[in-house]
Amino acid sequence: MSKQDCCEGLSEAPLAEEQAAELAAMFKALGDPVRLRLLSMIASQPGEVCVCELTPAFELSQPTISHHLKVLRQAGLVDSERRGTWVYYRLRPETTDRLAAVLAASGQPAGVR
Amino acid sequence: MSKQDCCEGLSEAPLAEEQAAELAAMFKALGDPVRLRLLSMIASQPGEVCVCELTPAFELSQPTISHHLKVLRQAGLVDSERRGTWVYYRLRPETTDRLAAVLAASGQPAGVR
DNA sequence: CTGCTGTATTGAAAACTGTCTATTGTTGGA
DNA sequence: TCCAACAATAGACAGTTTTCAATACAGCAG
Repeated sequence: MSKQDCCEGLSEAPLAEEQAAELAAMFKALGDPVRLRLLSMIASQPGEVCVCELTPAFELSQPTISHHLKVLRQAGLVDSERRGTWVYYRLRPETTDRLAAVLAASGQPAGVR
Repeated sequence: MSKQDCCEGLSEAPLAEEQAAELAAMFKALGDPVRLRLLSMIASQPGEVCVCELTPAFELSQPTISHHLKVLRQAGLVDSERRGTWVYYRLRPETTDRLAAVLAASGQPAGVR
């Protein structure tokens, strides 16, 4: 059990520098409207979503979408798999759940949990 | 009741462009290690935290900390109040809660809620 | 009023980001 | 084998972000 998985929640204690850097990298990936929409499109699908379905949903070039998907992948928010010609993306709920947990706890005064 | 307060959860439906922009701005504010640590320091305090307590916790100049606090404030994540010489920051749990809700729902396949 | 302390703003430099075009890599079919 | 379609990478450029030093603003104590 790593330290990161333990003491979640903004209100428990000030984040250590290392944890803050790790979490900030994930939040940063969410900090772009295009990426957030991509993620929501992926998350709102039961299973996976084909890139070929994501790209035409934006008025952006194919490489730009590919770039944003890479950022989401590197942040651990999604996974991708190639099947034949197409590449499919799926959500990694562990990651979004962890971020949600960090934020959800932050409203509680310490000790209420 | 505004539309934003309603349909939260990444998995319910693809985010509208407008909502995505609004949420992304908040996540973006969290997407910096310094700001995340500042927020956690503020959130982990029962009430408010004096800037004079935050600034010396970092090896950064006073204007830099002031700038980051401004970003957090403009994102709606914290509030500030001046009392005498000092300025105090406090968390706005509505905001962190809303972001947590967006992320928390994203793991569930649509219809499970 | 004057000076001191704490906080915010301004302006500038370096680093990073989002986007594009052009190209490359991958896969399946003719 | 060659071609067409889908996706990723490379390189370039404009715009943004992070940081600092310098300065301004606000409140309190003499």
